[in-house]
Amino acid sequence: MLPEDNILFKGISHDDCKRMIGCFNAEVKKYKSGSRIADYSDSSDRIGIVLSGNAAAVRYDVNGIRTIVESLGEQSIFGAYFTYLPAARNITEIAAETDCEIMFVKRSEITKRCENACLCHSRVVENLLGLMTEKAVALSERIEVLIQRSIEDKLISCLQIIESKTPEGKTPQIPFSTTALSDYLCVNRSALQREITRLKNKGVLTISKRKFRLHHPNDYDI
Amino acid sequence: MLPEDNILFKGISHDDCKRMIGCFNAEVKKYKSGSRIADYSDSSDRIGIVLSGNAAAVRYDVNGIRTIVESLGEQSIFGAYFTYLPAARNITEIAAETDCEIMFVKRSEITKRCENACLCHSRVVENLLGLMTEKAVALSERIEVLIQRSIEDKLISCLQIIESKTPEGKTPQIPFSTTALSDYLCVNRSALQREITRLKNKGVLTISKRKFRLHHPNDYDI
DNA sequence: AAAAATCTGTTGCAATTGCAACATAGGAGG
DNA sequence: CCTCCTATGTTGCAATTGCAACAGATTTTT
Repeated sequence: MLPEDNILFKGISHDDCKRMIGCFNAEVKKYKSGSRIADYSDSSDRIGIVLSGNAAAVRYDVNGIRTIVESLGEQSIFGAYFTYLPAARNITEIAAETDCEIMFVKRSEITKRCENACLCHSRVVENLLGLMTEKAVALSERIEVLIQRSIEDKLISCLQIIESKTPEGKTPQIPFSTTALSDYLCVNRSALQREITRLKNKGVLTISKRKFRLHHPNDYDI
Repeated sequence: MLPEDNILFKGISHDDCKRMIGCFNAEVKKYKSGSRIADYSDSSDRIGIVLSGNAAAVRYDVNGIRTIVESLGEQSIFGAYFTYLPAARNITEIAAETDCEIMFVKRSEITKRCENACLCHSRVVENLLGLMTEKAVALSERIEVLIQRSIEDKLISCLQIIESKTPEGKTPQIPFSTTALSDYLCVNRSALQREITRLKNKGVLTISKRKFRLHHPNDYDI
């Protein structure tokens, strides 16, 4: 993907884009699935934007237990500057879940009033505002899942969010393996498995591979 | 607080502010401690900014269990548009924890290209970008606490974040009662109490009222 | 095609957490 | 000053979750 097709430069002409990419010192890098995109050793104001592929903010605790802190799909942004994890900095890293293209820009480059006074500068700031809004939405969804008190509620809440984002007619699909899902829900894998089996037996849930369907017995309650 | 002293209008002259407040249809409202500022029945793109006081996004589940979804201090922003809680909309509300002043603006009013072509328009967008960044930081901190697997880890992680934001020389202070803290950590109150007592006995933690101090036995490990 | 690695699904047992009940302390308001 | 209401602190018991171990399935590598 060309950087000028990127959401950050949406609504800006091709020529202006080229000029701005220079002005911003933006760079695009490719990463193989499984490789490390960034760790939090640099506390710069560098922003990463996922142009293609999937990445995740991941961390292992002292017992080797993995936590998927944040799942980063296309157009997700990340950076130490606005994902301030005081004690956690040094142990959290951004890893490529699939092959990825990432664009890096310094936030200060975008916010600054450049001497070239790019006319489209403010458009970029607006685009970044849009990305930040989506970031906040994603983080809020993450919180929505994590505040649930039981594994069952975490799981259902997570599946409902996925369901609500699935286009009409398509079957909702979990973007993780069950093992990864447990790292995302921050619960033990076998305990999660137990709940999934229980919900299947209760008839609330159908799962085959990663595709699923939630049956809402309360639909007629209203 | 005058709306023109507000962070959203930072760096903009007094006269321009007045003009923009009209242009944006911004309004400031006051709320008594304990009153409801908003619920998610309106799904408009209205943004609320806390000018003074403290508020919180709060919710009760079917069993009457309270969860503090998000704590909103001064300069925090909130809104249905970027706190998208699919199933949760109808049960989450914004409540005033202390007396509050809240400014409301529609996001589209800020993003739109107004006919008056306010010169300082782009400055407001940049300010909003700053607020959104802080929002993302706050949400990430919230996640940092919630991804911890045990009550002990949730508590310590929360206290460390508070500690890291406490000015040098001052004693760190929990912004909640213990009961409210348990609603924030999403754990049972007496279980939390048990952990606090345990940590006090272990000598890791000193608490008197809301002031606390964490003792780090591992400081010399490095 | 075989071997290795990883994921899924299950289960018994242990540890943690939730819950209810109670006693005490502290604060707000009459 | 007394009363009411809410927060704190404690505990025994119940429920949930974590953990380890294992068997089978699936995927990846050689």
